[in-house]
Amino acid sequence: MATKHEHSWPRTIAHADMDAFYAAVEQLDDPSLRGKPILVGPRSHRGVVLTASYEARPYRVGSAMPMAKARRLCPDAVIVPPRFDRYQDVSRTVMSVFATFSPDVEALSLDEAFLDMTGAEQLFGDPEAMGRRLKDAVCDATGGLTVSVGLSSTKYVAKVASSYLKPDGLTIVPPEQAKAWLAPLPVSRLWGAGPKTQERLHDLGLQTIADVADADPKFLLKKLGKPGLLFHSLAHAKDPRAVTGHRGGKSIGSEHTLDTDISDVEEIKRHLRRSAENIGRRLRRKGTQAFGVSVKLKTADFQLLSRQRRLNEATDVTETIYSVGVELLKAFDPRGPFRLIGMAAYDLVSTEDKTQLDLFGGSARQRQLDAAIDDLSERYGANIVHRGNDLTTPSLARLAATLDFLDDDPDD
DNA sequence: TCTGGGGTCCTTACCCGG
DNA sequence: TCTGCCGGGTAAGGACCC
Repeated sequence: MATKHEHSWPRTIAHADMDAFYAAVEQLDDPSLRGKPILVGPRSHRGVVLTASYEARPYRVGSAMPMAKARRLCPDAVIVPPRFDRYQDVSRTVMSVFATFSPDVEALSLDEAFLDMTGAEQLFGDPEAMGRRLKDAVCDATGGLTVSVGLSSTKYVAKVASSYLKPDGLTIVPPEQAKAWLAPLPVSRLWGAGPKTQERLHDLGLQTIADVADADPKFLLKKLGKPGLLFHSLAHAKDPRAVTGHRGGKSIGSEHTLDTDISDVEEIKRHLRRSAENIGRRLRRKGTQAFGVSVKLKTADFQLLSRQRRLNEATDVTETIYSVGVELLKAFDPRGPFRLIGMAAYDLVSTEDKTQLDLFGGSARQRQLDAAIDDLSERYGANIVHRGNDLTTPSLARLAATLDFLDDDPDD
């Protein structure tokens, strides 16, 4: 539906989505894989397919399918273990291309982003010309990767448009045609309506986006809660959400599905420690600290259990995260066996913000303690991380000296 | 060998203080 | 003093997305 338009749009929003991204990168790097069905996914027996190349898709395999099932359906497929570092590199290249088209780029994941192209007609021409130039630029910069692009006046319509023709598609939906364009699509194309919601919509007699648009919003609110109102707006091609720059991130987690289910508490704790180390390292690298810690367990029959706790002090210290995890584990005394164990840190604040908070709200003693801890982390953080988080002797000596100093503080 | 790992947002329940 | 109501904060879990 590439339509030339006469007048300018209220906003021009592009959604760009790389085609079978991980698989395409593998085929780019290894020419012997080109033209063949490949499945990117872990070799572990419990893994699922991350991405199937387009050659594999006629066999009805796709993302999130258990590897074992995908291999049965497509026995000739080449299994390629994922290389996330490489995908991140390529992603940076792609995002930097996007940045040459718009100052407002909102990355949703490694392989897709919204671009606010409003006002860029003078530079790039009409929406169709913009889309072509964007696709060509990505192809040139990456050495041949294709991207599907949708352009319209709202994020939602742009996103549906980018998936309309894949791979290597370009779909322009002028805003005055957007509602009619959406109308015949099935409710599964509503952003945020997964399998459960689709079933509920079907039970309410709603099959297409037009059905949702025609439904009474009060009825949708009653039946589906807040998402019901959102679906009604989307079905009318209304989506007030703006393209926002990069979002800070609200939590950092680390979880692992085990090769075999376990029940032993000591073994569970070892996995908690592994997650805590991973989370602590990422918090410190990002210069952020967490006010909350959670533990997640998945039982052999796929029940998800979680416990969380808020902390008095934000932390990025692995040992603290781990010990809160162990306390949470003790407190709810879950019954195994478990197939997945993980932890997360949430309520994140940047270390700078935390310092600000303390300056305005903290006591003098607190500020000194924080400064001392920051100093400690800076000087010995790397050692602390890499030695299983046991404090090293010099850091202990320094901590002791700090505490002595604080005890002498007349402010207290 | 049937179900990953990284997240976000929403709902519901509960506690607490006024 | 007791009860009800309200709002905020927190916790647990569900649904969803890529």
